[in-house]
Amino acid sequence: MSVPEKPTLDGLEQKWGPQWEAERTYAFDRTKTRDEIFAIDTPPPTVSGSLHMGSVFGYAQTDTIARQRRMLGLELFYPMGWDDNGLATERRVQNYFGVRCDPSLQVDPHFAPPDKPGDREIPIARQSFVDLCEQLVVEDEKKFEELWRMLGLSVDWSMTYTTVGERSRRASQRAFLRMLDRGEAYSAEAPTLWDVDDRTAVAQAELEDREMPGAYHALTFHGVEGGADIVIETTRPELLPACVALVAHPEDERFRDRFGGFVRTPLFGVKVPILAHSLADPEKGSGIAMICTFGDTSDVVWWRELQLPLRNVLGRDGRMISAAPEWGDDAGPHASEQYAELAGKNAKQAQKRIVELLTESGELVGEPKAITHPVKFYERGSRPLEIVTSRQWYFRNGGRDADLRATFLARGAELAWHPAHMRQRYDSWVGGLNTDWLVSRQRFFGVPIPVWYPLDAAGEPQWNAPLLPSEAILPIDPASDVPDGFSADQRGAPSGFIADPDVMDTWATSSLTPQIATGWGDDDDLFARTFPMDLRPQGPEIIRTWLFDTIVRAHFEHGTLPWRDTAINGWVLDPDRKKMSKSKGNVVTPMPLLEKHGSDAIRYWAASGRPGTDTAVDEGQMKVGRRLAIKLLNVSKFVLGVLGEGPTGAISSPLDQSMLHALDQTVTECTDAFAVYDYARALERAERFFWDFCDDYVELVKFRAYGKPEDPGACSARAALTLALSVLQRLFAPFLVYVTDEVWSWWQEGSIHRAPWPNSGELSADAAAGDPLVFRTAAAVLTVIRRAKSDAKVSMRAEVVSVVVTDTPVRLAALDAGVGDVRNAGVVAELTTEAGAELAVVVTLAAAST
RNA sequence: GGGCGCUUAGCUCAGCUGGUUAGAGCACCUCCCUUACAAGGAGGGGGUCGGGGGUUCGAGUCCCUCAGCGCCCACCA
Repeated sequence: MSVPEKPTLDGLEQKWGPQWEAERTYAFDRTKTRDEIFAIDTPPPTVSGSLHMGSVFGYAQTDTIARQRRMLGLELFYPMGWDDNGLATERRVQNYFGVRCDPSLQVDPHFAPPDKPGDREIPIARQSFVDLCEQLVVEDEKKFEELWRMLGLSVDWSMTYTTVGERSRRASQRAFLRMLDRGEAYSAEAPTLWDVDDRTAVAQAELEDREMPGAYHALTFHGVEGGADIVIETTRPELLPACVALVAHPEDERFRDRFGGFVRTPLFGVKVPILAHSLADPEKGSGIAMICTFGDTSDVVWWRELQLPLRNVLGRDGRMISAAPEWGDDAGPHASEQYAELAGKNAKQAQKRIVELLTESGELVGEPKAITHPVKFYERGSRPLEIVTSRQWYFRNGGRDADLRATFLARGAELAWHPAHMRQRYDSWVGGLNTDWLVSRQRFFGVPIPVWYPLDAAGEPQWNAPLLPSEAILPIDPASDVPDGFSADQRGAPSGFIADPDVMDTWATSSLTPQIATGWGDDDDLFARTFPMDLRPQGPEIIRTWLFDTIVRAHFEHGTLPWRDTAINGWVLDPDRKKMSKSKGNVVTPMPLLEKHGSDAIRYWAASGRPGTDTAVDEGQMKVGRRLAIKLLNVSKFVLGVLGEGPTGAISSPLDQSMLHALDQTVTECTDAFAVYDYARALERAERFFWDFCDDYVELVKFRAYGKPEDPGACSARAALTLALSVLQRLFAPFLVYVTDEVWSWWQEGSIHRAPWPNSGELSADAAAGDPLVFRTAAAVLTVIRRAKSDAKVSMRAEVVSVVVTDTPVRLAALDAGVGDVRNAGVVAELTTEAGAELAVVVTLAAAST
């Protein structure tokens, strides 16, 4: 036993962090079998700058569950990953170094990044760019790990993986090849959503709508063969040269007799058909729309379903392409001249010019009407997405297959969601899918698509006959590796080969975190012991990406769910309950708060946020956590230090038994709450008991506990206090990880984080004899005595001449069992009782009572 | 347009399957240096549980409805 004279929270992080590392307290024991293991698929944070309070919030909550499961005797498989591949990192590197990747450049061996980013981005070769990415993520990951260690996450740091690391690349490419083999992956030339700044295709899951200003432009289309003119309204007049048809609802009386006929487009005089499709909304605009290739996703649907020609005008850089489109067999004589006015302009400039042209020609009806309307953006993008036609890789996910969609909905139902209502988000996302998962990105820092294409004698790629590597040589980079049967000098040569230039979307790799972490294909023994995993904790915003995608991959590859349970955390709001975002500038960074309040206090705040519930950054709550930790320090010092190693004995006092009865109930409640991932309830229950224990029980038995070794009452009190303290320290261990190990170390061997979770077994013998009323009535009477002293403005130690308690016989009997302690705690000379209907206490103080 | 969640003291929140006078912390007020704890302790004031209906012996808790806030989804010319 070694209790410090003046216990403190200061320095506990620096003391225990290294200690846990040295003792390998959280190391995973891989000799355990699947049923002895609890495996957590920890979210790999995106390594793109800094962690914020939202990350701290979710990871701290998960850690409480991990620690409680570990104390239950389960072996924790709890690795950390870093999601470092992908566009987020590329952007950070671009900004950090002031460079941009130009894959057409050769590597400059003398290249060194500038100290400070300059005004203009320096174009560098692909490999140089990737090198910078790898360099920067290592630094960022170091900082992330420091923060997580400070927060006290009980992960096994020896198992850390990165999504751009070799294991991930191998798993990702292997899974890709297998999906290709089974027909679950395919490539296709199709219209795709395109980010003109990042110059890459993006997936449905990465879209977000933003309300943007726009304007309806009314355009006159000219009737042919005596037909009347038709006015359509469009927000994108610059796409007029890409118009391939008009469309109205089949039952719209206004256009019914025009279906099958034609009109000519303004300015260009291109003859386009008037068609019917149920997607057309008679209420919208003039009730008839122009179909362009492509202005939005409904254009794509119409284009596909009505089998219209492609008349592409937008380039991948977001500018109108230089060559005029194919006009078809019937266009106005000046169509191409008119188009030349627009060529090379971006969408905004082209719109301005075409409005001028339409105004001159008199084909713009009235003034444009300003509106605001939702526009699709890449979630990290700053300009609206365009739709361009390109060859891309897709994974089937049910977006184009109702049966498969139903299968994935069933998988979602098979998963246990915490809280349960979060499943709604999954269902509405999966139910609303309308395209397969586009996984190829025209980017650089990612896992390469492991594919080459043979070139025919004319040097044309054979897209449908890809050359594939064997699994044994993965991971590969097709840009530098050479397919079997070819030599390096055949790259790009007729009858040779070329590499697929694309990388996979980051989700295409991070959707395999359960497989990557558990060693799928690399470590079959580990995989068998850990997969499928138990728990996926994560944020609500990535249900449609990470969670769903992971289910898709595990379903195809293993025919199973990747985990049994998922716990969805809430959002962190700023102190004013507004959503935190970088653009609002209200992001709270964690390190200063950790340093100010201590890690345990931050963890307490996080664990107070109920599962799935949005929670504000609340320093008040952190102070409460700190106070709780200090209290635990002090009460431990009292029980272990002040009372010292006085002998204990049988717990014979009814009050002691009664307290243990209440504690036993608390243990049950905490255990039950943790079983359903409700760490917050567990904390709340433990805390509620703890304050009663400190404020009332300890005060009640203090005098008795000071008693002599041969006094059975004193021995009982000391035994009950130490037993309760042991249980309480362990109940708080998942939350207040530093202070609990500190107070545990004063009197126990080994880390508290490897100690057994309290269970009824260790309390039941003493608790069963306990009558819950004894502690309750004793505390209630003590409270009245304190109030009398407080009202009389005297010290709590002031003597009380007499106390008369009126209550029901049952409660009086309970009080009687603890009356000695009440008299000691209240400094009461005489305490008498009278039978009555309800509790009433008359207190007579010594001096003030006259 | 469809869906989910939230609305309880000035603030941040608990109140699980309906059951004694609705709880906690912060803030506020009063008192107490009591030998575990003054970055403390003891006590106090403060709420028609968003509005309106209904079920029930009994509703913050269940049902209906309305309103506000937040979020998710949607083929948004």
